[in-house]
Amino acid sequence: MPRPCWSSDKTPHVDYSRKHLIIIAGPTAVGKTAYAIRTALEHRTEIISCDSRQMYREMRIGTAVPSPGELAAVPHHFIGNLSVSDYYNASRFETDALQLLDDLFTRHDTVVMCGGSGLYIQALWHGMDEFPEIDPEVRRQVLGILAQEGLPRLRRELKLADPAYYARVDLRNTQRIVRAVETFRQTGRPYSSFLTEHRQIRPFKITGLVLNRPRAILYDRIDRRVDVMMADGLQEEARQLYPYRHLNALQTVGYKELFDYFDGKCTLEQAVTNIKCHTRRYAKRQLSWFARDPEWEWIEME
RNA sequence: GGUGUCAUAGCUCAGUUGGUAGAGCAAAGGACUGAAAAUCCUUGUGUCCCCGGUUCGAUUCCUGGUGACACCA
Repeated sequence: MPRPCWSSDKTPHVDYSRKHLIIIAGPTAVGKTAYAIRTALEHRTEIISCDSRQMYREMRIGTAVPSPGELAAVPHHFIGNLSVSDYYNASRFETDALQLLDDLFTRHDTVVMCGGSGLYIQALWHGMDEFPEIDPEVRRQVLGILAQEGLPRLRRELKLADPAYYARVDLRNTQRIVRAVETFRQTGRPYSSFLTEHRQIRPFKITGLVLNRPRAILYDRIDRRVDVMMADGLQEEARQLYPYRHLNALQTVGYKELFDYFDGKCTLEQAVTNIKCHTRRYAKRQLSWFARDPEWEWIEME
């Protein structure tokens, strides 16, 4: 599996010691887009989005993609570059973003990255370990066992296959158990044996900024933004995506709740309330993620 | 206007045969290596509507009030 390598002969003659990536992160609705555009204009540079949902071109309103004016002011990358039916993940983002940076740094000394997907940012900043591709058939088998025999059965298998990971994984987190078991079945190697805990050192300087606001103000901005999304036609956007609701891309706040409404599980008003509530919880999870790592510089806004 | 039912956590409600209470959701905190706007974990929260009465003790029983709902006029 080829991964970008900074010393490869592909790399153009770029002096990376002068290159600087400014990452603008923070919870949803905090005001990252405007801040990033200001920063990019100052440096006459471009913006790489690191938002796992703004990449899907069919999901514009519900993911609060930058406005046409904002997109025109500064070149943006990784916005609307995928379809909801495309498979994508954090590792691919690492590859794609590094490749793009390679190109952008031939024209700019500073590049801005902006978004709230913590795992994607981590992948770019520190790299992800190499894992094998999982054969879809293997995943199907494991999910079949889960459905028929339940999580305890997978836990037992993991305990035998990978006691080290068993000891530290959250045993109630189905996704993690499934992933570890399918990795073992695919390779015959314990999942934990792929984890090096080695942090990649990028050849360019990275500055990470977390934008934050007082909680009450952030929540108020979230509520207001959801109302704006509804006024802008989020319901119609969601209705068009309803046939694709099983896809990973649609496991997204703002769409899931409207699908419940379409299914008759709640009123429209209730769905909107749920979107606001779930967006707040998402923002809180983002804050937990960034707070974990001391390398971030926090910027408190009003 | 009359009769009945109800009033308990921010919300929806359970419960206490009389010994001052608990679920879900919200909220707060946390975890996170190819699903990450995903997935998962932890933790509170109280004039039990108000004034009296009975009682060693009332959120619980009783009188009255207030409010909501339903039915009858």
